[in-house]
Amino acid sequence: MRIIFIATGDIALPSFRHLLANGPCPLALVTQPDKPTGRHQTLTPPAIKVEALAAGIPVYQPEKIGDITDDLAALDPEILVVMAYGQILRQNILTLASRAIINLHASLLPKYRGAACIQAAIDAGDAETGITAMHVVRALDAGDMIVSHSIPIAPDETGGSLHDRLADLSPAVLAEALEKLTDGTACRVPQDEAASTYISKLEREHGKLDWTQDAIALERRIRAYDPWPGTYTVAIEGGKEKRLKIFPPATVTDEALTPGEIATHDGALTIGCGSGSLRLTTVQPDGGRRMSASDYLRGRKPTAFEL
RNA sequence: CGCGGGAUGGAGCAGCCAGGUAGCUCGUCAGGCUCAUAACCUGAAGGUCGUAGGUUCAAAUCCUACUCCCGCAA
Repeated sequence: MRIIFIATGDIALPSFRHLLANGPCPLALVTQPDKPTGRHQTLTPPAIKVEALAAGIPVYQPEKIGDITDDLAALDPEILVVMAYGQILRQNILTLASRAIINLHASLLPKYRGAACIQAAIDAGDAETGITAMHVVRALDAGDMIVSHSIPIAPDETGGSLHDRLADLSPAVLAEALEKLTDGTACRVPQDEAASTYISKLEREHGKLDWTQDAIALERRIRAYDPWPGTYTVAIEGGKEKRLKIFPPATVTDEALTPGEIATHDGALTIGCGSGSLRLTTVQPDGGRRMSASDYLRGRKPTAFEL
């Protein structure tokens, strides 16, 4: 089986390693160019590129994947496997492989097409999510499905923990999809367009908490958005506005507070929401490191959180 | 050299602008009160104020360089 692996995000690492260890060994890896990252804008390669090079797999990092269509075609691939690549694939790529181009997506399609599918499942309070393998078509994440595996979402699940669990689940889905494509037993299950939802890419700004929402929804969001994009509020300290990052876990309480109002008794930091209240455990003030809510209250005197 | 915030007993902070005895809220230890307590009272220990220079009679504070931490942006 001649496979080209197309991926950038770390969620694809276990699947890539699975192919390296158990075959079929990928002919090449296509991944995004090294990007400046971190506080000092250091040029950093995707982790999967490092592993590919260590394994002796050729790596392509085109600015636009269309630029290397001829190179990929020369490899005569039967199947393209795409996962968390980060570029839209044009028609000339979709028709490149002789047998199929498949995508591993971190949701139970047709729910949560798009980039922030992992966070969306927690944010919505779903009981389960999973990995879906499907054919790639022009419309984003809309192709016919081949196979999917699901896992339950834990009550204390965070975006980070779910990301890692889904990454570990992926190789089995990939293996099953490849097997079915190989022996011709792969079915094509069209997605129910009416039931489909689309989740756009998350930016840091989306993490600002709206205290007029229900405490239950906010608690889920704090978990869903950890570690990316993270959640924050603007604390009023001595008349000044200070950005305050908020980390899970947070506990829903029935303390009577108006939205944005803070209670700080007994070393606990409780914030009023649209319905119910949230007791915060871990925060990070502007310029400081992550600390417990009680430590935060020892030195700072927030009077309210901005709505 | 992308922009900005920060480093002060074990924790979180104030003091710096207008140099002149090291302060607050906790924690720790000892004692007291209490049927009892994470509650309350009294007392104690614990800091060469990130590092190295400079200015000054005198530097946590002003100047210079460096190290480390963090936020934004990517």
